[in-house]
Amino acid sequence: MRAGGESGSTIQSVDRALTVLRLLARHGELGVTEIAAKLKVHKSTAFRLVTTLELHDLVEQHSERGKYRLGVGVLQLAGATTAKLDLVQRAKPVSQRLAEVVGETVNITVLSGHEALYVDQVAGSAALQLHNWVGQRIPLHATSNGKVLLASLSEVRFDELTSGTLKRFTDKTITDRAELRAQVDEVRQRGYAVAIDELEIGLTAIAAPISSADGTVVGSISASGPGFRITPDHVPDVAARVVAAGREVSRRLGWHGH
Amino acid sequence: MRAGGESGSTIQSVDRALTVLRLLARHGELGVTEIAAKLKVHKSTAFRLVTTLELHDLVEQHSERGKYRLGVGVLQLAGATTAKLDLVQRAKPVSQRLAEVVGETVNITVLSGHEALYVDQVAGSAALQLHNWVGQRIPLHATSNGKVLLASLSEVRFDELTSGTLKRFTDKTITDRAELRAQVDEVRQRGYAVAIDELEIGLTAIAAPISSADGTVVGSISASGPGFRITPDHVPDVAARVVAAGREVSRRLGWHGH
DNA sequence: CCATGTGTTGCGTAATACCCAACCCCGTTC
DNA sequence: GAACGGGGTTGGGTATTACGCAACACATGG
Repeated sequence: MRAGGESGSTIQSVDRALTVLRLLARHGELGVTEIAAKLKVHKSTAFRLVTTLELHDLVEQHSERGKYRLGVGVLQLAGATTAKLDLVQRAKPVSQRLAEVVGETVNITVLSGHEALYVDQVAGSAALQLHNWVGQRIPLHATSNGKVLLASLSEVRFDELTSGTLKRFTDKTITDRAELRAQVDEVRQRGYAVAIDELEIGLTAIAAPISSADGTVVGSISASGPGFRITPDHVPDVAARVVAAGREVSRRLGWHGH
Repeated sequence: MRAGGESGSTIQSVDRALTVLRLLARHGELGVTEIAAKLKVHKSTAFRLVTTLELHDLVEQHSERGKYRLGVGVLQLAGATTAKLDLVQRAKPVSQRLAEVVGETVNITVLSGHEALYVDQVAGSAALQLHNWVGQRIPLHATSNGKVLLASLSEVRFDELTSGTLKRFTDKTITDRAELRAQVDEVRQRGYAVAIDELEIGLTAIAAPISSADGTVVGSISASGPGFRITPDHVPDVAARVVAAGREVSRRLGWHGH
C-alpha cells in the first residue's frame, strides 16, 4: 500500500517522531504508553521513536524507566536559531524590565510572510496562566503587534499583505480594509498601536515599533494582559512605557533617531 | 538484512532527520544536495527528510526553492522546555548585567547526571568568537562551574560523581581526586571557584553558586574569557561581581540568606 | 502472591522508505 | 537561444526497514 500521506512526500516515522516532540511540548511529561495511545500506534513503536529522540538529546526520561520529557538538545537547536536573530538577545533585558514595571506579559514579534511571528516572550509578574506564544504566527490585522508592523510598510506591501479576507476572531476584530488602513495611519502618527478584544475577548494589547540602525522597522514589542487590569485609563501610561522600551531596543540595535 | 543498528532499537529515518537538524544548527544554511552528501544518502531521501521537518516548522527554506535553515518550531519547543526551568528566566537580567559590566561571556549551569549542563549563555561585549554552550554537558572536575556544583554536594554524592577517572583536557586539568577535594573545600570557604587553563588553554573562568529558596544550591553562574584579559590581578574583582550576581539570582529565587 | 500497570526486547512480515532516474526551473556559457 | 550544468522536486519498483505482536523485566498494590 502506498503511503496515504498528506502532501505527496512525507516520511511516516519521522512525522510521528516530530509529533511526539510536539506532544511533549504540550503536555510536559508523557509515558511510552500514553504516547502510543495518542499516536494510535503500538507501544513498541512509540518506544523506538522516543529512544531515537533520546539518542539526540531531544527527549530525556525522568529517572531510568520513567516518563519522558523534552531534553536539552532542544536548547542547543534553539541557541543556534536565535544566534542569527540578535534582536531577541538585545531585547531581552529591556523586555524583562518592561514586564517587571508593567506587570504584564511582554512579547516581541517580527514580520514573517503574511503574519506576525512571535520570537520572544517574558511573562509578567501578574500573569496567571501563561500561554507561550513563541514560534506562533498571528494574523497582522487582529493584533497590536500586527498593526505596528503594518504601519511600517509601503502602500503596496500593505495591500499585498492584507489582500485576503480579514478573518474575524471576535466581534471587535477589524475586518474592513478601509477601517484597518485608517487605524494603521493613526498608529503611524501616534507611535503605538492598541488592540482591545480584537483577537480574543478580554485581551488588551499595546505595541510599539523597534527600528534597526538604518531606521527601518524590524519588529515590534508589546505588553498585553486582561482588560480588567489594563483599563482604558491605563492605556496611555502603559503605551508610554512600551514606546520607551521600543526606543531602547532600537537604540541597542544601533538606531540613532530622535 | 537486519538493521545493523547501534544500540538495539533506533529508527533509521528518524535518526537521519534529527541529524539534519543538528547539521543545520552547525552550518546555518544547507541545500538538499549538501545534506544528502553529508548524510551519504540520495538527494531524494534528503529531500523527503527536510520536507517532513518543514511540515512541523522545524526547518524552513529561504525563498521557495532555496536552501534550508532551522525554523520557528524549534523556538516553540524551546519555550516549552525553559518554561519549567524558571531559573533561566529569572537569571536572565542578572546575567545580562553581569556580562555588560565584566565584558565577558556569562553562563549558567546546573547539575545533570554526572556533568554540568549549560542552560543559558549571554555573550560579553568583548566576546570575539562566541561558541554557544547551551545544552552541552561538561565534566565537573575541569570547570569553575563544575567545582561550584561539586562544592554543594554531600561527601557521598561527591564520591559518586567523581568515581570514574578524571579525564585530562590540558596539563592543568585536575586529575587527582585528593587535589580536587582540596580545591572544592577551598571553593566552599571562599564562595567562588576559579579555573585557569583547566578545560582549554587560554581560558579563564570564575563561578559562584546560585541557591534556591530553601538554601540548596541549584546551579552556578560564571564569567569566562581569555586569560590575557582576565589576568590573575583581575580575578578577585571579577569574582566579587560574579558572587554578587549569584546572590542576586538566589534572592530572585526566594533565597533569604545573608 | 497474583493482578495489573509500567517500560523494554526478539522476531517475522509486509508495509515503508530507500535508491534510481527523470523531471522542472533557473543561470551561464558559447 | 540552444545547450549545458546545477539546483530542488517528483513517480515507481524493490527489498530494506520499521511496524505490530507477544513475551519479558520490573514495579506497585491489592
